[in-house]
Amino acid sequence: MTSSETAKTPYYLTTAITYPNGDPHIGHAYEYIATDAMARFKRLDGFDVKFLTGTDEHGMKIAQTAEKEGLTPKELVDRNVTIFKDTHKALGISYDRFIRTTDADHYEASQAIWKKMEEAGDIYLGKYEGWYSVRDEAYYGEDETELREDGKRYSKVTDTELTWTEEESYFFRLSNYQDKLVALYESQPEFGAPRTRFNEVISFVKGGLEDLSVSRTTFDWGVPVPGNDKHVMYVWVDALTNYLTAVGYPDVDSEAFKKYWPADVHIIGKDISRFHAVYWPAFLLSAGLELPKRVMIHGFLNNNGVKMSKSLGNVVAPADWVAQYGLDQVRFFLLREVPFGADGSYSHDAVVGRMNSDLANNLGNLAQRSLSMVAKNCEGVVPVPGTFSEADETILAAAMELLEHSRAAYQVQDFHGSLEKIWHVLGDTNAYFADQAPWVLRKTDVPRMETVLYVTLEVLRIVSILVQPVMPDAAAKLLTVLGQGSSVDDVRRQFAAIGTPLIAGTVLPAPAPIFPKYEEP
RNA sequence: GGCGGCAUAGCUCAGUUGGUUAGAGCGCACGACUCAUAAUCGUGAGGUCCCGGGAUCGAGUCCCGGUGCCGCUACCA
Repeated sequence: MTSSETAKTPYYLTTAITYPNGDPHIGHAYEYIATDAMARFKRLDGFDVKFLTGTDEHGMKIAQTAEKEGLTPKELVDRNVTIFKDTHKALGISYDRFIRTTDADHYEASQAIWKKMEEAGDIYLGKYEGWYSVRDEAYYGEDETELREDGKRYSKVTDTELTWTEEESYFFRLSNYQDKLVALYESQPEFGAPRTRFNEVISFVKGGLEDLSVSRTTFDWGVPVPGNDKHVMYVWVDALTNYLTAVGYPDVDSEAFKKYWPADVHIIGKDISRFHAVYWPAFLLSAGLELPKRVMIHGFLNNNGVKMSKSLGNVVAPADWVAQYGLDQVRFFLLREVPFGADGSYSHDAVVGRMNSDLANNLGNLAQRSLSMVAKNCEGVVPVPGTFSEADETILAAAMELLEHSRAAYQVQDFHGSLEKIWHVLGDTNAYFADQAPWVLRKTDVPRMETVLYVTLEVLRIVSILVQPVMPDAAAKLLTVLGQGSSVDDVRRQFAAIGTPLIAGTVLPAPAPIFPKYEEP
């Protein structure tokens, strides 16, 4: 903190990097949107945020797909990455960097951390052996194979013949890190979340760790191992390192690195919790780097309770949803409907329910009915409130408490909990509005009517500010009709301004409905 | 197989360290109101809290058994 200006507290968060070997689906969108909401929340709360996302472009599958399509791996990923960048754009993802693991600085970072782990004595050259399918170019675990009548072993997965194969491979001494990892988990119970997922990780580690094969020689689409070009790094070694690359590693003295590392939270899916909660901290410990503060594991989305799959044709493309329901509606639905960390389910009816009930009716209509009265009865300016009644004080206090509640909720990525509480207050406000009946006061007690309208607008102002991370566009429109500037950077839209009440006399634009109701075609 | 989790109103779920009539939202029914995007407010419908035992003055909430579903059980994103 300097004397002239308060230094902002850094906040560094990441999504997982996506493997661009197919089209983005709603599950990808879910992670991007959640992380984006987290990033926006922290920015509005005065943090110096760095938000990283990107693509994981190495590995055998990319190489295979490229060959199939007659492209080089680089040509393939160059083509596919645009699809994902378009998705980020369509979803309003406010990332600070979109990293690609084929970026030049990422090769440098990956090789640097490799050398650090090697210097620490944690990398050695050995032999990887197992049942290998030449056709699949992949190894299979014992339980994935079966011995058939012809005396040969086959993959149960792909039905291909397997041969016992030995391959030269570098290994990482993961076995040395079991105790250190368990110590980490015990000293930092918030390191992994939600607890049930974290417990699975812990039990895995406590079950014993074997050394990890961290290089491949069967294909070359990857980051070359320093000093041995026959090997490329195991994709996860380079993939995880992206979190370091983006903050300037290996230049640990750089401003970015000193400011942003260690990361505050990695937001990932439950399929890759082990890589982030076991291998990643082990790599970092080996390289002598600080560990991320938290790995937040979200669940998967099902279509009406049924797993998404191409063959069932129930995979939703994010762009289709945005076109059908609207971006803010999709963002709201995903974060409000599903407790973050649990699996969730989506359906057309569920989205429409949230859209109409929560957004159009409870929030949109509250804004419209109160602002319309102001426009018609208060000459379109924020009215002057009189002395607050107990009912006024109660509802204002409930709204004021939302900031602290949301801060606590976002601290543990409980987006659902934040929104639930906000909508509870909106429910109370609708009840307050009906109970106070300003349309009656208009004829009997105009000053009291003005007070009720003022109080209602105050709640709407606070809610609008708090809902910006989830629904940037709609919240902006609400704040505009509440006379709170026109830009997200306006001081009146920051969380710090929540305690600054509306100024009577502020001219308000003519109100117009902000949340359309979904009408079946 | 081993370890772990979950089974509560039509639907999605809350239910503190066990304690009077088991809660919320949505949906539904009826009523009210008319400022508002036919929105909103109020009321209600009466769920074996999966099944069977057990300890307890008392359990949805603890113990045992059973059934069903799900997750994890190593390097193929």
